[in-house]
Amino acid sequence: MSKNLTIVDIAKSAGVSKTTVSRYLNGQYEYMSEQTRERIKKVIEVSGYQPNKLAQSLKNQKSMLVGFVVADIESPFTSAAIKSVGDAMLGTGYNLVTANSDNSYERELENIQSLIGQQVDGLIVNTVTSSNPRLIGLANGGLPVVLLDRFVKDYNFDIAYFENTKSIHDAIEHLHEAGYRHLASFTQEYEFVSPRSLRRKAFLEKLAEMGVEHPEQYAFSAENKTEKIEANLRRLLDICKGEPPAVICSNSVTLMRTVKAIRNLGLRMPHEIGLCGFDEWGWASELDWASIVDVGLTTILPSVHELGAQTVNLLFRRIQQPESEKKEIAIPGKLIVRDSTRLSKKGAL
Amino acid sequence: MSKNLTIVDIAKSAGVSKTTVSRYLNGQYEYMSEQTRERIKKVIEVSGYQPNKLAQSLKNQKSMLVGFVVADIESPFTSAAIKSVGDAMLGTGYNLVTANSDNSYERELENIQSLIGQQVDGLIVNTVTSSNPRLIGLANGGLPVVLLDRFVKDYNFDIAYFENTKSIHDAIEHLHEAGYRHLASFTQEYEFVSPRSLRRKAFLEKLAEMGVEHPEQYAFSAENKTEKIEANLRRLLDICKGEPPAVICSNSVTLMRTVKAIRNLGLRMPHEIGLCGFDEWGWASELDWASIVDVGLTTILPSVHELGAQTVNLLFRRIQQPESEKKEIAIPGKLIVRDSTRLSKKGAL
DNA sequence: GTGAAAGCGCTAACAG
DNA sequence: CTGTTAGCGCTTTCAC
Repeated sequence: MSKNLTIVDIAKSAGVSKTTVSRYLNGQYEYMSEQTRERIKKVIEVSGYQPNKLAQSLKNQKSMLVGFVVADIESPFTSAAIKSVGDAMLGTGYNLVTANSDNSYERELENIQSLIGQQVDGLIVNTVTSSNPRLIGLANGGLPVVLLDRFVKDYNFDIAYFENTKSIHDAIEHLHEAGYRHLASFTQEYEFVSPRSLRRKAFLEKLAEMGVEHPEQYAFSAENKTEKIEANLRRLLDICKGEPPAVICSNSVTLMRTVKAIRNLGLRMPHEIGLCGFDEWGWASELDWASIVDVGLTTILPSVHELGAQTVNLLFRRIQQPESEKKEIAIPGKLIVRDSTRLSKKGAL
Repeated sequence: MSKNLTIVDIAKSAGVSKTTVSRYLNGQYEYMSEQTRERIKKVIEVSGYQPNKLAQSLKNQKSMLVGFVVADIESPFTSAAIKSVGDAMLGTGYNLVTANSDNSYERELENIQSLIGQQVDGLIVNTVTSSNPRLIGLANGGLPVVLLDRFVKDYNFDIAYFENTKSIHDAIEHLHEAGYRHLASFTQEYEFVSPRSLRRKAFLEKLAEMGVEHPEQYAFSAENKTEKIEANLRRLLDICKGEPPAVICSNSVTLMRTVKAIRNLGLRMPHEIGLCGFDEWGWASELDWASIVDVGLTTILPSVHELGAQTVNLLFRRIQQPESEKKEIAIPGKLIVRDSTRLSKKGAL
């Protein structure tokens, strides 16, 4: 078992002092002769020496580590977020340490604590709660912290998040242009401040703005049973009296269940009913999930890639300019029109 | 911006030497009076002091870090694996550092290098290649390394992997008992040594063992087009001359496409055709994907949770007993029978 | 151009 | 019971 090499071993082999080797490692070639440089290079190459980052970090008071606390590692959104944040950090010299809170506030706190112990230079948090005093304390103490698609009360954080309101408005406009005169929103049970409730709210507001009376009657809550969704659909069809309605689903799962309910009722898209929805996890598009559905589904696709990139931007900005103003960046969703809402040519773009 | 506290600050505040504080941190309470202990405790609590793990690790020559190099962070399998490995490590004192290779061998090497620099005490690798000399070198040099669901040539690693052969055999037996007389395998393009090729091979072997003539004619390659799969189905039906065949798909995507092809051809499950397949990503079961299919799908479900747990077991065993014999652990898949293969009562279990 | 020496925050002999 | 001291692997003044 070969003991790990240190800078001293390299220095000895190269016949120089460890100072010089350190300079070599940090690219300060001005401080040494061509030959010395070559000699060190050789020794490092043949030995496979790897500087000890622990020691470097300790000395430099910089770990070059960014902590990423995710609420739920199993959510497809999280996978995509980890990848996009990771990609955005490539080549920056920073490394990412990911910690999973498994939707537990307690574990989130432990994770944060542990990452602080690891001396991370910054923290990206997809927090499980809307009230996290510890996080506020850390940010106040000068630790660069950015929130990913979450909001917390009582403090002004750097935040990158998915825009919901405009996305819903876009969808509504598209459906209206396509010729649908009755729009409905199907939303799973929602907590306050969650994306779902924001989407529902945006729907109601836009409808009101368009002069629809009693918009609430078009905002259905879609529980976890297909039968329930079928009942909602029937109710909706009733209201429409023969005119085709269009449904906006507020997340992937609801979209999937609604597809099934539509088929169970023997309805045809887009002419008997229109359907679109948030494809938060990229299922419909990337995992080819839509292919088993009879028609292509119109979706609102949030760009997780963009979200990750902006999150990292915010963090680095905070690291470099600790005193700069806090910023919130909204990432717009992209409306991808497919056959499920192509009632008329006009709506097909 | 409050400067980070160190052990010296705590020592001063408590009026003791840093040795005593260090002892306190490491739970060596025998070495101090009740009062001293209480005093230190207070100071640490009110100050929110967190020991610097970098310094601890440097001193102890142990980072308490385990590196996990994953081939593709975006695969649902990977998410599940990260979670299960993470869960298995909870409370062990070790922390997990995950690095994504994004299916690139080059990035895998960089990741390994970086993790070594971070002085990880062990490595879990879901390698992108079947030939990784660097990994062999490290294991040879005494670094604890365990492979997760991968095999590499020319070296004997600790490995935890999904069992494929027996799973396929189980499925075949189930289908046979259910009354299907013609079994087929649909497999996406495969590389050598990959799970897919193992599954295909297991299928062929079992058929041969059962006395089927020309088993190759039942092993179809399922390319990425539904039309291609439809053609395969037609060919299969031809061979069967009126008797219902059953298809085993070697992964989630193929299963999904085959469902679509079956519907396009207007075939009914289970009586006109039987269908089952590997549900590697837990789609059919956990993400409720199967719910938009007309009948429940019989699946082979590998337990990722078990895989993670065994991987961590292997790693800790290697860390604690560096000289112990290398071990390979096979995690069996679980056959979950649903309606898509319930041709007869007998096959329904 | 090069190196000696101090020190990052912590632990562990060793000495009382 | 408590403290002094050396040193983990590295960077960085400062001196030659």
